[in-house]
Amino acid sequence: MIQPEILCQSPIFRGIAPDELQKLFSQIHYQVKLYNKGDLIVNGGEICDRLLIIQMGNVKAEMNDYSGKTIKIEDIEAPRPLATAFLFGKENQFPVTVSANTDVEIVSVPKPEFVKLLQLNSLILNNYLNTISSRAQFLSQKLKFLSFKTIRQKIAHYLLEMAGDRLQTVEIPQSQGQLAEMFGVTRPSLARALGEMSQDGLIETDRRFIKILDKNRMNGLLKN
Amino acid sequence: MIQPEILCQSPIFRGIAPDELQKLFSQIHYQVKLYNKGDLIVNGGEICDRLLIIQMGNVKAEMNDYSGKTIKIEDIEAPRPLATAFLFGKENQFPVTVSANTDVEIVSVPKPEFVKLLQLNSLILNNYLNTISSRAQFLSQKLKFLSFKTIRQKIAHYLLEMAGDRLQTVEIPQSQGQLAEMFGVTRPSLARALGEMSQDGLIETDRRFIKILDKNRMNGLLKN
DNA sequence: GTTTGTTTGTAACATTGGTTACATTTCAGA
DNA sequence: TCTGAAATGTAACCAATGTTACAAACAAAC
Repeated sequence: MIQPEILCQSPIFRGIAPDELQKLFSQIHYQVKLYNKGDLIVNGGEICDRLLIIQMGNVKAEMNDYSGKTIKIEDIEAPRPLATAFLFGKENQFPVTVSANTDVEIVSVPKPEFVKLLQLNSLILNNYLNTISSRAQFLSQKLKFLSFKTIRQKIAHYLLEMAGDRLQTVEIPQSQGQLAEMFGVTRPSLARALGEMSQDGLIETDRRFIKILDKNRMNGLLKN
Repeated sequence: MIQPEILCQSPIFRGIAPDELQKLFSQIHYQVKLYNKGDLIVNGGEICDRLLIIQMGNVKAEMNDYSGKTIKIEDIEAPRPLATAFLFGKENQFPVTVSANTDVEIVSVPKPEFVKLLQLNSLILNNYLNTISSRAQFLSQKLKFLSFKTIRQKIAHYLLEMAGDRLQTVEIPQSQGQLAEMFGVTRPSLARALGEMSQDGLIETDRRFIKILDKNRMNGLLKN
C-alpha cells in the first residue's frame, strides 16, 4: 500500500533507498488512509499523536480564527509530512484544519511507531532532527528580525548580514517589493527609508546595488 | 567523571535513573572539560558538532553585534544543556559566545555519539524531541503574536485567548507594565489603547480585571 | 493613619510608517 | 527600435505609537 519510491522523496525519508524503506515499514504498524476531494483530514485542535505523510495528492491547511472563520495557511503536496512540529513538545494539538484539495492518500504512523523508526534508522533520525531544528532556527531568525523596530534598523541589519566582513557593496537578490514584504513593511515606506539613509550619507543606492558608506553609524543604529 | 545524579536533572536526561545513565554513558565516547572562572567556552560562530551540558557552575551567553561589542543574552546554570537547537539543522553554528561565570564542568558529547544515545534510549529521544519541538512551538506562538500590528489587535488576541469559551471577565496576571513589555509596546501606549477600547464599548476595565463586552467586534479586529 | 514606593490613568507633542497617487526608469519581447 | 508591463522613486496626508511628564490611586510597612 505504501509507495517507497514516493515516500523516500519526503524530507524525513530522504536518502533512504526505496527497498530499505519498504523493509523498515514492514517492521512497524501504520495505516494508509484514502480521502476524497473535499474530505476533512484533520480538525484543528485535535490531538496530534501520529505522523501524517501525504503520499498522493495535495491538501490545504486552514486556521480558525476566534469567530469561526477560516484563513487559508498553505497548500501541502505529496510527499510532504503534515505538522511535524506538533508531534512532540508541550502543545500536542494540530494548530490547523486540513482538508483534501484532491483525492488523497495519507500514510499515518502512530507516534510510538515513529519513535521506533527513529531508533531503527539513524538517517531518518537525523532527517527528522534536522527538519525541526531548521524550523526552530528559521523562526528564531525571523523573530530576531522582527525585534528591530524601525525600517532603518531592519535595513541596517539586513545589509550588514549580507555584507559580512567582505565588500561593502551589496546586491539585493529580490525586488524591492519582495524585500519590503520580508521586512513586513510596505514598498513605498522601504523606498523612503532607503532614500533618507542615502541622504544621510549612510548608504549609496543604485537600484539593486547598495553601498555601505558608514559601517560604524549603521552598527550604531542597531544598538538602541 | 560524570555525575549521573546531577545530569539526570537536565531536561534531556529527565526521568532516567542515575545508574542507568551511568551505564548509557559507558557505551559512548565523551569528555568532561574543566574551565576556570572567566574562561572562554564557546566562541560565537564556531561549528556546533557536540552537545554541551553544564555539570557544575554557571555560564553566561553573549552575542556579538556587528561592531564587535557584546550583549549579554542569558545566564545558564547546571544542569542545563547549551544551544540544543543548533546541534542539528542547517545552521550548525553557535549563535552566541559562552564564557564561565564560575569554575565550570562541562560534559561534551560529540554529535554522532549523542545520536547513539538517542537510539539507545527512547526516553532520551523523547526528551530531546520534546525540547526542540517545544522551542519551535514557543517561537511560533511568539511570532503569531507579533504578526498583529496594532495594540488593539494584540489586546484582543490576548484577551480572547485568556477568556477561551468561558467567562467574560479576565484577570491579567501581571502588571500592566509587564504586559506591555510582552506585547513589545510601551506602558502608556497600552494604557491608552485600553482606555480607548473601553470608551468604544469593547471592554470594561477595572485595574487588573477586564470584562469583554463585545466579543464579536473583538473578533472583527483580528481579521484585517 | 500616615507614609512611601509602585502601579495606573492621561495628556501634549514628536516620530514613524501606512496609504494613495503619480512620475520615472528599466527591461523583455514584439 | 518600439512598447507596455513591472519596478522604482517620490510626495502629501493620515493614523498609530513612542516619549515625556505628571497626577491619581493603590498597597505595604511603619
